[in-house]
Amino acid sequence: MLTISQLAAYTGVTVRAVRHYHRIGLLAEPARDRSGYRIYGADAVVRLIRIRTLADAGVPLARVQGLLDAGEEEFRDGVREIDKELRAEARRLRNTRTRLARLAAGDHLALPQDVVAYLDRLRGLGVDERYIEMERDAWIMIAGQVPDRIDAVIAEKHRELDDPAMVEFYLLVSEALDWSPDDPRIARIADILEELMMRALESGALQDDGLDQAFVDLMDSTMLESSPVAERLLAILEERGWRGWTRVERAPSAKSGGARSGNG
Amino acid sequence: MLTISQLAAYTGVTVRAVRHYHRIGLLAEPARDRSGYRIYGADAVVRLIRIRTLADAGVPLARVQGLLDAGEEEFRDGVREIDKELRAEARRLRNTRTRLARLAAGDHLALPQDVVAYLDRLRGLGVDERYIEMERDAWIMIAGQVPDRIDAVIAEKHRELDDPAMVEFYLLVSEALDWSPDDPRIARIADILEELMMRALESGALQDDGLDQAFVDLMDSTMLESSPVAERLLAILEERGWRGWTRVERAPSAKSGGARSGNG
DNA sequence: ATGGAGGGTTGACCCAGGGTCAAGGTCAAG
DNA sequence: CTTGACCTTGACCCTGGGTCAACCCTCCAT
Repeated sequence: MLTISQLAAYTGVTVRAVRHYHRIGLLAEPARDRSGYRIYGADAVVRLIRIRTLADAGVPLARVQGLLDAGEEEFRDGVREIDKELRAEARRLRNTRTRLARLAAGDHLALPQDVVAYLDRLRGLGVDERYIEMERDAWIMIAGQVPDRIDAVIAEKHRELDDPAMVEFYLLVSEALDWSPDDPRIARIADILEELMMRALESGALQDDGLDQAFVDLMDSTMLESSPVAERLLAILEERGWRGWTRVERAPSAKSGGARSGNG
Repeated sequence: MLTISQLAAYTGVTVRAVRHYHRIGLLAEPARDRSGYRIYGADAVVRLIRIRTLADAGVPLARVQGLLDAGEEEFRDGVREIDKELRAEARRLRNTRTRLARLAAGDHLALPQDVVAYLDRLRGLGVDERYIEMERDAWIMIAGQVPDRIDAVIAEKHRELDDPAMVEFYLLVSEALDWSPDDPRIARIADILEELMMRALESGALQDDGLDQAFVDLMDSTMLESSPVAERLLAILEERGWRGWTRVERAPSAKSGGARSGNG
């Protein structure tokens, strides 16, 4: 006959686990000796091995109880179902590994390789690292919002960067981080942006970015709060009849309505 | 700016989870509006997406914190390690699936196919179902104790069953379950057993069964308590100078010492 | 101004599957 | 007789939140 620790050793579980199984009624309480110690026989060993076999397969203890006390067919059905769950778990695991690999390759976290390449291109152009971080965070949000469309969006951004005016715009915005909000060069940025937007309007690009308005508002307010210069720039644009930043639109009062471009 | 439920909706987590992250310090508490509501910016969204990306990979939240606050290399190392763990998890999962398959094919639980075949063979010989259940439980224990050697042991058992004397022995033992402990036929069982053991001794089989003594004792005490007949049989054998059941030995006082056979 | 719906806030308890500690009884050996 | 190893029960702790309760805040319609 066995003490609890011997039983535990035989079956490869902890003493605590055995007592836990007693408490939840999974393993019957055995007889006690005159000093109150539990004394186990082979039946307990067998039951415990069965319990562990199922529990190691990830079956919750409550279900283990049901299975062990069930008949042959019910048991077989249960095992089939458990195996199906294990297969699903294996699929999930493969999936996770893929995501994790992409994550390790990305710009610190959770970005597709294309986006990382785009950020590197900005970096290569001499854009300020602080601005690149803002861009990166924005892309993380976009990736979270519309993961399926991000490839198309980033491809469009790459094309935009082929335009020298766009490059100049990025460099100016990046430099502007340290300007005073009164700096007259801010107007120059607004000039370039207006020209870029007019051109985008003509070409008909960016008709639908797939982002919802609340999301766009959030990005805009983040931009607005990033620096006094940004605030000033947006104010100038608003005076000229534009509205927004992430998704720029002609303000309703202006002549040509609904024109949209973007600075995601 | 976002309320907590908007933040949760953006990042695909529950409101409760967000608050949980605040409590464990994984996500910084944001500013509150004048009525005490939490107000979030894009920074929280980004942080939360990063958290979920790692957490979905099975990283414990405590470790997520460490990773997110770490530098590039440390982060990359961490991800590598996590991937290693995921691979190990996948291995474990395959292993479990194998065990589960064997379990479903086995005699209700956790027995290799060979053992099931052996039990079926006993059944075919007309051995009492109660005895077969005892055998099955014993095999479950053996499978738990020496899983790597069970194939060899069961093969030996199959060979033993080719001996008509062994078959007779099994049938008698099976019948004996209902006898009175005074039944004279019990001596007949002892006779057969003695002969079998002498033969096993000569052939030199079963020199080392790989079971430890405590385990053998447990099996013996189970046998002893199974019925008064078993008790009587063991007493007779003891009178004749044998000891044990699972691993039968010549008692020290007897002429030829150390002979061992078995009735696993 | 008032009532109700639908947000938000905190706090407390609950789950698996035990780990860990505490306070005390028991047992075998020296 | 003491010591150390074992046993007993009970209580609190962990992760990653779910669920419920009680109450506050805001907004909208009346």
